[in-house]
Amino acid sequence: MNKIDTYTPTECKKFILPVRDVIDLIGGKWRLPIIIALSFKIHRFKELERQIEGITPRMLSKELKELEINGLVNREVFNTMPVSVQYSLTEYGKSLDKVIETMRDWGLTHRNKIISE
Amino acid sequence: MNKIDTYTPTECKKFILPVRDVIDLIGGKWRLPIIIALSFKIHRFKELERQIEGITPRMLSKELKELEINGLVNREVFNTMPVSVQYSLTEYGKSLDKVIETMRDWGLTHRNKIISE
DNA sequence: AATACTACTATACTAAAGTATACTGATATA
DNA sequence: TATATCAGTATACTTTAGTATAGTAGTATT
Repeated sequence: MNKIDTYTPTECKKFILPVRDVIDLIGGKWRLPIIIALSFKIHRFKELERQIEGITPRMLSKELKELEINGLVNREVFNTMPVSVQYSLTEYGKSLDKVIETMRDWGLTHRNKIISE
Repeated sequence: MNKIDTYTPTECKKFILPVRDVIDLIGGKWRLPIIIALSFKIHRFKELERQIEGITPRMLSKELKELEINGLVNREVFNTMPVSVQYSLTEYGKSLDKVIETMRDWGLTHRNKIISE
């Protein structure tokens, strides 16, 4: 990790901010399930609701909105009967994959370590 | 990201678990500040309390305990007057650095993207 | 005419995370 | 004797995150 030269509380906070951003983006209970589902394929609202066990439409709607605002998810409305709304990952959203993979690798090692103790 | 073959809710949850572990480990409001402080140098309790602006001894104590239980932080008591307790990152705790760095890199790009829009 | 589907929203609630404030016991210093 | 330091703990509170349940508008099917 690139070390900080002047280790003041202010420097430290500045260093942490971008990491915090990532945690806030993917950190809720339902963010990862949504992102992983969308990394697999484009989903409609009801499809996501069925795919992600236990999620309520309120949370799904809320989280999709947040992810859209942050540019990770794309929302497209189609004039079918009844209307269909498709959610997909943006290229930017897909770029999170390598971050998630790094976290996953460490997490798997962690799990093995815990189990082997 | 290593894609899942059979995309069932169960498979999906299993895939997410290790990622969730990492988020739970470093995800609270005070975990990163503590880890970063300790990655810089060994700290005593009061040093951490002064270094990390706004933290209460209750939260500091609580989070250090959690980090110790999870093997990221080491606690050593010295029989000085008054007693001193030193907290340091374990080798395992230090291994989180590369994960944090990956997150930070993505987060910095995210910040630049948001600003440039 | 009644029911069902889609994509949500509204309201009220519970649970988890974090804060505020004061306090403890052992020792040292003024 | 009064005050300070260290490393915390105890109790009560607020704030944020997530849940439960019901309802909406528009269209299609039975």
